[in-house]
Amino acid sequence: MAGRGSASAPDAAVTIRDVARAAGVSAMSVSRVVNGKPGVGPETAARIENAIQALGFRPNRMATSLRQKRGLSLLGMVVPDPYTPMFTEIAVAADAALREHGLIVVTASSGRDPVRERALVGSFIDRGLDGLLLVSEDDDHRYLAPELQRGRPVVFVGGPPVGVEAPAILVDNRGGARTAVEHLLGRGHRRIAIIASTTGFPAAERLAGYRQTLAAHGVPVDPALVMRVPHGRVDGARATARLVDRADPPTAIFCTNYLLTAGALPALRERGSGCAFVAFDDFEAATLAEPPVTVVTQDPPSMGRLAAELVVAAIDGTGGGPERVTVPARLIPRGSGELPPPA
Amino acid sequence: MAGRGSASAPDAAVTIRDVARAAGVSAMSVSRVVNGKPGVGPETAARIENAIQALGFRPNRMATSLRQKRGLSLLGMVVPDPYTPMFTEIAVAADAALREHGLIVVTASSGRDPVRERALVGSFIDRGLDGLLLVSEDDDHRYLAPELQRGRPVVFVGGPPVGVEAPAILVDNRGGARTAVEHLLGRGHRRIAIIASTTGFPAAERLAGYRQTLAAHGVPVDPALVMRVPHGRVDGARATARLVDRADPPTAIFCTNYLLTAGALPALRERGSGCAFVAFDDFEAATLAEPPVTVVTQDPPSMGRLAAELVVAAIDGTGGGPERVTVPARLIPRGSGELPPPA
DNA sequence: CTGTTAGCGCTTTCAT
DNA sequence: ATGAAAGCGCTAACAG
Repeated sequence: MAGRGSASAPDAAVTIRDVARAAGVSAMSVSRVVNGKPGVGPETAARIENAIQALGFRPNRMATSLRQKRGLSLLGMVVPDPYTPMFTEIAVAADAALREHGLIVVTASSGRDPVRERALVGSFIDRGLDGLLLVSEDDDHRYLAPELQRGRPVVFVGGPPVGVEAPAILVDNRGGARTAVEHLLGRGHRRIAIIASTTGFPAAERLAGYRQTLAAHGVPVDPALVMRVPHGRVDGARATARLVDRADPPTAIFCTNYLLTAGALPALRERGSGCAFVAFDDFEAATLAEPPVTVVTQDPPSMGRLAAELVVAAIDGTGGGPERVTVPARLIPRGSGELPPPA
Repeated sequence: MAGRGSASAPDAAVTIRDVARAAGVSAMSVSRVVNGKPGVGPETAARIENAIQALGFRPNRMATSLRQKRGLSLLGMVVPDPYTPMFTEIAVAADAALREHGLIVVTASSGRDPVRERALVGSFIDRGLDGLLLVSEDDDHRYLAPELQRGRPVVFVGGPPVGVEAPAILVDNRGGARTAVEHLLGRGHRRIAIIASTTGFPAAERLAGYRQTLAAHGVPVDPALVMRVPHGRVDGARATARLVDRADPPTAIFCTNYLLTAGALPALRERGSGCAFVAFDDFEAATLAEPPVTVVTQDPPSMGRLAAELVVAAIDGTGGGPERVTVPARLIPRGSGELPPPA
């Protein structure tokens, strides 16, 4: 036993010196053994290994990182919310790719609060994480300029760096929106509503794509069908209700992100609306709904993989400057987007 | 400008000494200002603040933690997979609660691989995280004994510590299973199938609850209706297909976790089966499916909150020993669980 | 109010 | 093959 009183008088952790003493050697020899470096005789090495086992020694990585001026082999990922499946899939793919480089991916959510996002990013940097995967909807990243200049590995994913230069994996938001809208136009829809969030670059781009596409096809945009709302489920539900309950409701809805969609679908269903529906971003439940939901989607796994490559390049210093990759978005017809307008 | 060549010759970070020099004071005065400690004259303090701003000084938290023998104010959460909504909700609640204590929650997935889980836990400890929230389905946690004994704050969530004593937030798995099965029995079902994963304590408990309840009601368990499969979507789909395609299919299915359910529902739908269905664990898409899915669920937000309280207690040393809390599970009828057996 | 010294746990460097 | 000294960036514990 170790504690002396009743409660846990947390005994100090075992250090490299404790091991050294137990093995009758210097700390350096222990260090060499722990790191598999040469310069220790087999006899001594064995004694040291034993001591390590016996004492349950675990090297303090903070001390190592401090001395070596390296990161903790942790890679931080900051996402706007923990619910959107696309973020999760990106994280999973990045995690798989980065594991091979000995990096552990840890995730945290900003809640779409720029203040919190910056605090998180700062915290990760101060705490010695090796790099950052940043899914940001903020519209000003200049606070990162000093860090970026110092070579801090930060890769933007899904949303572009604003006011600074940094590597980024982006999505063809306009193209995706065009695909969605043209799909609906092709089915004969003319009154096509859009539900977009008020914040974030992707939302703005998707809205722009919607407008452009309608214009290109000579279809006037009815302002009443353009819903800009906060980025939440309830907002999606409310917007949908307002659209469907109109005297002249739309015959189709283009919903531009997951959380809004998650609110919109139940609202649609409650009202028994036969409105066509296309969502931006794929999600598992899309196949569960009735009818299954047609989506426009990027390829999150490749995004995660690409992002991983870029951070690793940045960490190794192999990065040939801020690279920017844009991945395409494609449409997956499942039923809801193929509903015809009422005759 | 800072770099001298073309590529990023990452200039060293600004240290407390750089600030001290710039302000013409000692490092200690800077430290005091940074930490809001008294003992620095207003004049000096102002000069120091200026220098901090000018140089963009950010304290190295690893150095601080090393010196103070404290954690990095990071709390690690390890979950079996990043898809199960319950884990996400627990994390969100814990995050909210822990933020007030200045702790940042970071999450990583073990993928239900005990080796990886242990590696993650070890990595988090070695890297100076303050504590751990561990959602584990492993069946042996003795490797944590030394850490626990040293007072390392580890709280188990959803699955119990095996072979060691540690605080835990658990779920009444048997009770939940009983509730589900009795609900189906009450609707006249006698051929009730169960789909459970082969791994993890919760799965075993839910299965046991199923068996007990049927026995208590004098309903024999048909072994053909007990599907034990790996913990994955495809496994849920396959198990469902096998059940439904039988000559004597069950009239109801009790599916014991989210991933299995996510596979089961599409399979059920494809086959146009009118089988009643109750799932353990709630999920957003439950209301989207047709019919909406009846679930038995715990209260993830309270679980997260409780877990947060226990870690904080453990971190502060306020913990009065390994506390164990079991939260109840209740049934939410939505439609799928109220389908009657075919006449 | 301000500064000096020492040292957290580890590793680089330079002896031996 | 092994070890002693020094120091990563920061801060307790003492001076003054």
